[in-house]
Amino acid sequence: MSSAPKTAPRTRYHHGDLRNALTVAALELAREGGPEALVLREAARRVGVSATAAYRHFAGQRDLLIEVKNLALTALAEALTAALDECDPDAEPGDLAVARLRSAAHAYLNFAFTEPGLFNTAFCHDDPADPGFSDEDLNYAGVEAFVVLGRLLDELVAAGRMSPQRRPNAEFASWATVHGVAVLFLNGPLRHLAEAERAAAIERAIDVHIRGLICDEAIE
Amino acid sequence: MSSAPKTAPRTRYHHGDLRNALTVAALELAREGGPEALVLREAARRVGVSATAAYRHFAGQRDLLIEVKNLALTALAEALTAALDECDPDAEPGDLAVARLRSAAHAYLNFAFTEPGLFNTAFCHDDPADPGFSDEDLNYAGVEAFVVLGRLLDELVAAGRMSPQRRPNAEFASWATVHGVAVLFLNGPLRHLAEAERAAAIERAIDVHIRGLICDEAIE
DNA sequence: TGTACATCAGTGAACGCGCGTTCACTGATGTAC
DNA sequence: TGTACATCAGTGAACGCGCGTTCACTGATGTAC
Repeated sequence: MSSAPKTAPRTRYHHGDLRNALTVAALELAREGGPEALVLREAARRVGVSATAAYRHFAGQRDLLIEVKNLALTALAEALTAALDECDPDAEPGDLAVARLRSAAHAYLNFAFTEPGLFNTAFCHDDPADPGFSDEDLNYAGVEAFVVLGRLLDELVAAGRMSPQRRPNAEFASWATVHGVAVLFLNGPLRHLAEAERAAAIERAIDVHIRGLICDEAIE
Repeated sequence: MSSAPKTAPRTRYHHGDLRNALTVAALELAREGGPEALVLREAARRVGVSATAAYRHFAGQRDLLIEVKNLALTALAEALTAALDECDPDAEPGDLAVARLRSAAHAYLNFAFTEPGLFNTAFCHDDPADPGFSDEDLNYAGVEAFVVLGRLLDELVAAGRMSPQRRPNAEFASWATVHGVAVLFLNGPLRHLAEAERAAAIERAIDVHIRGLICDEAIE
């Protein structure tokens, strides 16, 4: 993920570390204005280098976008895992599992609302109808947050709060709920709702969802 | 919503019904390629008219986009209400309410997957940081689907399947779930998932959600 | 019924925009001898 | 240690693109007299 100075800072190149500098500038652009704002020429401008120079390090704009997108996805995953550590580890295992899941949901939404540019970049389209990936992309690799979510649901089962036969595909349900809230309030028709109403809506959505995961009644 | 021939077909204008023709062409563009494909010049081209002519009927491209966006939202709402009529009205009221909610969820997703261009247009950004709407937009008017959803949840309460004190804000939870699934599978990282896996994920998500609405156990 | 005129839907050429990308180049660096 | 040379990071001008929009215009229509 970019040629960061891993061992010692380099000084032998003309710029020193252009690839990295461009990545950082592009990340900043994405943070400020989402994926549409990630303009190769502007990133070069900010670094103080000609636009052409970027082509020594990236195949093109798309390449740069993908790099930043991956960084944004990583940042999201990190925000999630960081939130998990804030739960009281001495709680009853079932309660802990639920608390961690709830905590992750809030972290996901918090990331979306405090870093809308990065969030939108993380989930933006690349490859519009571009074949060549299609097969490799099948495993949602890189979406580390998804893996984290899976583990949380496993914990829920292990702690006896979710019946094992309900475990399959549950991560899709969780992800959809939280992602839907984010998108609806960030870019969608609910984007102008007042802060308080939004908070209430979020709380309710998470509550309904967790209830749905845990509840084992026969319905309908 | 467009100057459609409501009483009699007009023949006295040069084109006859340009505004309508442009709207239809633009709608078709949106259907084919989403909001980015809604290009004013191309709509004019398809109608066989100069691009300038469009400015006799629309303030500009954004105006045309908003018109089409509203049509797409209406189409979505119609798909939802149409699906409701397919539920057996003689079922036990509680079962009926649940069946109608489930049916609406499927209709929402079906619309998203069969008309991705329209779906994305319905929920696309207009007014990027444009003040002037902000206050009027607070009521998610025009999003008729949201109103339909609210009624379905009321039915659930009326039929005794959802406790009244859980009713507030429940529509946000429902909408988020279904919208999240749509976005994740349509544009998001899950867009290349196989048909069967997608169907299973959808089923599971809806199931968890409805369970969460209905279930009245104490949790945590 | 016929003519003069105002109206206004539609024309076509042109503009500016900023992008991504290519081209032939320059000039600093590290290395072989 | 000194020189010749290959390497390759970075330059700056230029291209094509297609868009949204403006401009002064044209030409058909409906209406007043």
